[in-house]
Amino acid sequence: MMGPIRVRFAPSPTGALHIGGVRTALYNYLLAKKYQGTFILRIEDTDQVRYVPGAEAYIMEALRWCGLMPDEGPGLGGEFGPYRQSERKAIYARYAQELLDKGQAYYAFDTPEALEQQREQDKTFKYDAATRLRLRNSLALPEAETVRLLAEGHPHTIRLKVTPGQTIVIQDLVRGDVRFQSDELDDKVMLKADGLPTYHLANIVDDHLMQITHVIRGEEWLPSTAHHVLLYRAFGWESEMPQFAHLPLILKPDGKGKLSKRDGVRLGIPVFPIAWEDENPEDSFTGFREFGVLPEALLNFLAFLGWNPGTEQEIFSLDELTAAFSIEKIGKAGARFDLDKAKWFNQQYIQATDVVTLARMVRPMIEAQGHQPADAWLEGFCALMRDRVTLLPDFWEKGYYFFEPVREYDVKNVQKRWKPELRAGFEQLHARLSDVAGSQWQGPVVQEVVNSLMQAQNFKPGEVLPLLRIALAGTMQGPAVFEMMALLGQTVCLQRLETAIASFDKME
RNA sequence: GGUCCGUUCGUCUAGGGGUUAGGACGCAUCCCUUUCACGGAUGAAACACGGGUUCGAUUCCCGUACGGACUACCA
Repeated sequence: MMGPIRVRFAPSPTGALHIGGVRTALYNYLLAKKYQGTFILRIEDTDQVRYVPGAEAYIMEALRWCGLMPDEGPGLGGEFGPYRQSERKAIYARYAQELLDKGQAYYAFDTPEALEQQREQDKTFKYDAATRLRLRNSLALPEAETVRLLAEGHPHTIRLKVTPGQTIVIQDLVRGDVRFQSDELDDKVMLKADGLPTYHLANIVDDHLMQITHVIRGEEWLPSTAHHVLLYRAFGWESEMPQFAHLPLILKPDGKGKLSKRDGVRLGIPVFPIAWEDENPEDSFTGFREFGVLPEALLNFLAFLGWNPGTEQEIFSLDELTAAFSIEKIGKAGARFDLDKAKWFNQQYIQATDVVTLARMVRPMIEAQGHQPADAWLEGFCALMRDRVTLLPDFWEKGYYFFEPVREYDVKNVQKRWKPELRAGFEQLHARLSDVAGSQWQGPVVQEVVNSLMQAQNFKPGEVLPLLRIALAGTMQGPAVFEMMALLGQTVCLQRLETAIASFDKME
């Protein structure tokens, strides 16, 4: 169909990258990988005011964590650099000059304040063919005046001269043909007074120079795409213009509108891939990583927000996503962010992860609690807990009692079940379990001891086992009792039995 | 306000002129399980509305409503 595919993910380093951005990166990545193309990271740092130190590093780290490594980008090399727009200032100046030379742009000397005033007077004010002649620019001013203002170094911008009467048709891969009339378009600023380009100029110049074939970005860019087409036209690049695909937005879980960082704190849910630490705690946010979500699960979840393969398969590895991905299958309507679904994906991924890997992921959390379990033991723990967790921190939260004493008993259940006559039975049980040789302490052995005792004493499993479970874990929930006992070990089980018998009596 | 985009169960979605409108999350019930989960089964749950076009529209067209994005010397 065309040359090798080259796509770019072009965030601006104004803070943490939220999951909408991650999904955009993902779709770009998928298209590139599917066709053995190139995935480029370009940092759009042309706004010096909004620039946030550390944001670029954050973006790299987030992409790395997600497994979406760019092939070209800042610090990664590539033949089309530099990949940071602030380092390409001279390039944009040159192209802005070209626009000027071609009569496609003009100098504008209006101050931001003057324009502000215009907008206040007239809400619908637009800097365009209808208004430009009464404003301060090289089209309205006598030539000598323009020359003078320039020579004296008056601050000025360069604006695109939009000619009315043109029809712009964007053949969007997601939305089909979208038409705009140039009469509706304003004369966008191309080069700001500080000499840096606006998004519009930088974007078009870079996409052209970097030989981008597909622009996959959020729907918020659709309206300005008309300007972008005009720019390609002005430069004479229209025939090699990239194809556009505008993605549906990711919406707030509740209410309306697109998902924002504030929704995260407001609803107590992560909206960033990894945590963002700001000096101001108000502007610090957790991430999916810290929440205990596996990157593969996040990606799988995100991929399905606005796209699906048309089959009933839902669990896809990154490679499978790559194989199945196609732009035609991207939906048009906004997709609401649903944390429950994200959790479900995570649970599926945890269940599918082998215990050795799981143990590696869980270990730091356990060590943070001050415990240093042996590998094999921790793997055993993971095996018992794997089907009972949805997020990584659940391993500790739901299974802490494997590492340290029971914090509290399920009193209600003890009161309901504990009977004086059980006391002797439990003491017997303690004795019998003490008799088991340490080397014999295994699930089936323990089970046999308990069962035979229950038979001899005429206790029903239903009266004994729940209490045994509470004695050992404090709760009615958890892995099979005998497997639990095997992992806990004889000493711990005997100790907990003793303390439990004593406490249960008091709860009666 | 203007321009542009969108609208299938609560949510993510499949489908597409004639279907019992399919799946997934969540929810409910049941089975499995001497717990909890996992797993399995079942159930409730949707084509925004009004006009066309058509033998027949959820599907095509036009309106309406609703929602959204954009409307900066921000991206």
